[in-house]
Amino acid sequence: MSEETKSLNFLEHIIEDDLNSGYSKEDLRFRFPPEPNGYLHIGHTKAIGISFGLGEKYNAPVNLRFDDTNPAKEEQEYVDAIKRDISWLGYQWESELYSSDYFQQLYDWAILLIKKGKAYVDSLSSEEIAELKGTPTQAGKNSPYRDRSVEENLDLFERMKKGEFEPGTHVLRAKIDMASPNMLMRDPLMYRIMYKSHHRTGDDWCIYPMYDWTHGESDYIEQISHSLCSLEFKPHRELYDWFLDQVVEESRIRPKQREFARLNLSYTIMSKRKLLKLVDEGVVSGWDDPRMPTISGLRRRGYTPAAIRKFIETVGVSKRDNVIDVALLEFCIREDLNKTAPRVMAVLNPVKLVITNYPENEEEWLDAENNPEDEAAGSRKVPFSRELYIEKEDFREEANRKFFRLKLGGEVRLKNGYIIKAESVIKDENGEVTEIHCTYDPLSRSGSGTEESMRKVKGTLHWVSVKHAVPAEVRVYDRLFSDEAPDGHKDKDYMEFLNPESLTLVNAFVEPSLKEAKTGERFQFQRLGYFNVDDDSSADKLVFNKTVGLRDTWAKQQKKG
RNA sequence: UGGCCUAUGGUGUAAUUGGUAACACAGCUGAUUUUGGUUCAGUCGUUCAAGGUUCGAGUCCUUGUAGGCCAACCA
Repeated sequence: MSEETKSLNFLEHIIEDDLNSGYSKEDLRFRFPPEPNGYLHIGHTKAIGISFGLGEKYNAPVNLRFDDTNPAKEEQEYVDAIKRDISWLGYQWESELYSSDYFQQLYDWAILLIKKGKAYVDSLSSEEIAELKGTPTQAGKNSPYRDRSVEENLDLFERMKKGEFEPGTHVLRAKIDMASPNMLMRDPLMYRIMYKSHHRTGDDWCIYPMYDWTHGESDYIEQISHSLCSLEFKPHRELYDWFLDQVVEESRIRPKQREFARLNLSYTIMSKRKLLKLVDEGVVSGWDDPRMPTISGLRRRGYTPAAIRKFIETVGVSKRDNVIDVALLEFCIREDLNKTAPRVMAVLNPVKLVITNYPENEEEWLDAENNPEDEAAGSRKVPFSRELYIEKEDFREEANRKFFRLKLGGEVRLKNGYIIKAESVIKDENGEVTEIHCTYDPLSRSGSGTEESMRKVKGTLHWVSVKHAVPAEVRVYDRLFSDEAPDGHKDKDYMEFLNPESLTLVNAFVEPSLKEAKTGERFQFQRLGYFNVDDDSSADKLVFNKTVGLRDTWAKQQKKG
């Protein structure tokens, strides 16, 4: 194996530079810090892939740290889902940690800051604080409480902790610079009063630390070397460093925050809030609806961890805003499934085909290759008989030479079976074809070795024997939004772009071997696409999800007309 | 009336750090094919603009332009 020397992304350059300037490889340590307030989506996968990927590359530990400083939004359900998803992607964290583990340490440090005159209790209302904060173009003004004595601050802060005050009456703020061009440096809040029971600490605390105060110090406690986050945190870096300055010791690792551009995918949205709305309003069946860009949605849809990881690797890392073409994601799953998914036959939109010269009660079991890409996959038997289902779209009474499928007087091969010739049709009162009558060449059976079996005919159709067909529900998905950038319009809400045809229920017929298919198993329905067995599937009712269609150059040609 | 960040084919990413733009996806053409799949061969197309430094600039400098982020007791 010739290992290609892959070029480094800018984060790897930063790490390499650190390593070259004396940083020890043993000191490398990363973290993934989700807030347990929703499910992970494909965008998070990028962040996961970056930090865990770096961990794998440098053989460095990666902590899973739940950033749980806001009990108003966070729940155990989300913690469990996040762990499940990361594990499913195939990543292993060094330690499962929680910001809430550090509440006491954070509190102690806060007192230290007060004593150093770097923090004070403000007793303004939130509106007044916002008012005095100024705007990006206008400096803020000092709070009248800014110069309280250390003693008074200590006393007030302790009483905040004891629960003597109502929410909103007091907050602890860092004393930095109300005139800073960086709004985040204008005396940011460190603590607020909140009487909410926390999913881990219960009712131990009634003051909770804010993100900025918590995050960097948590990184420091865990001795994270590189704290990687998305671009919108860039302005926070100055504050991150300021907070660190208050507590770092020379001898310990000082974490550095670096920012990368988050992932955007065409035809979808990536905001947890907006995804939650789809769930709450019943637009989708849940966080794991196969149309959702969540990891659990993609999993249920039939995506593999390998495909998702390949996708993340392929999109790369940089600092520019980007929109990845969803076609790349689809390419990645096809590439994986092409090599691994067993081929089977299923007819989604059936029309009956009768082979008039095939004996009435005969049936034969034909050999069918399970995967032409993988010889080890072996073969199976599929039943053939006089009456079959084929796809409606595979037949036309008349068609030009470009139509490789079945037409009256034309020949086609039935996959793994015989060459047939269409002779006539039966129609209903509306003129719809209800039955196609054809004849077959008994000597043309696939693999029989006869001269007739070697004959080349232009088209090959998939089919299912009527008598042996197993009914199944197939859920055919299309993109959830019809617009390339659903939340990229200033004048229109993303909900306006919902695709009414994102889910189509189809009553299909599948070959009998599928009767034993287990939940989660993935198949290629030949000539149609990749499908997997849905969680809703049961012994008496098979349910499949369409993961993704095959590349379809025929459809493209037709569109061009 | 501010601060910060980013500009490379349609999309995304790279370029030995100043040495003559490449890889993937998408598109297109053809070959192979018992999946209009796969595979194979080929093809299209790129450095935001204007100046400057230099033998030489995607890379450095200046000035513009465009886009993004920042005013939650959210993370």
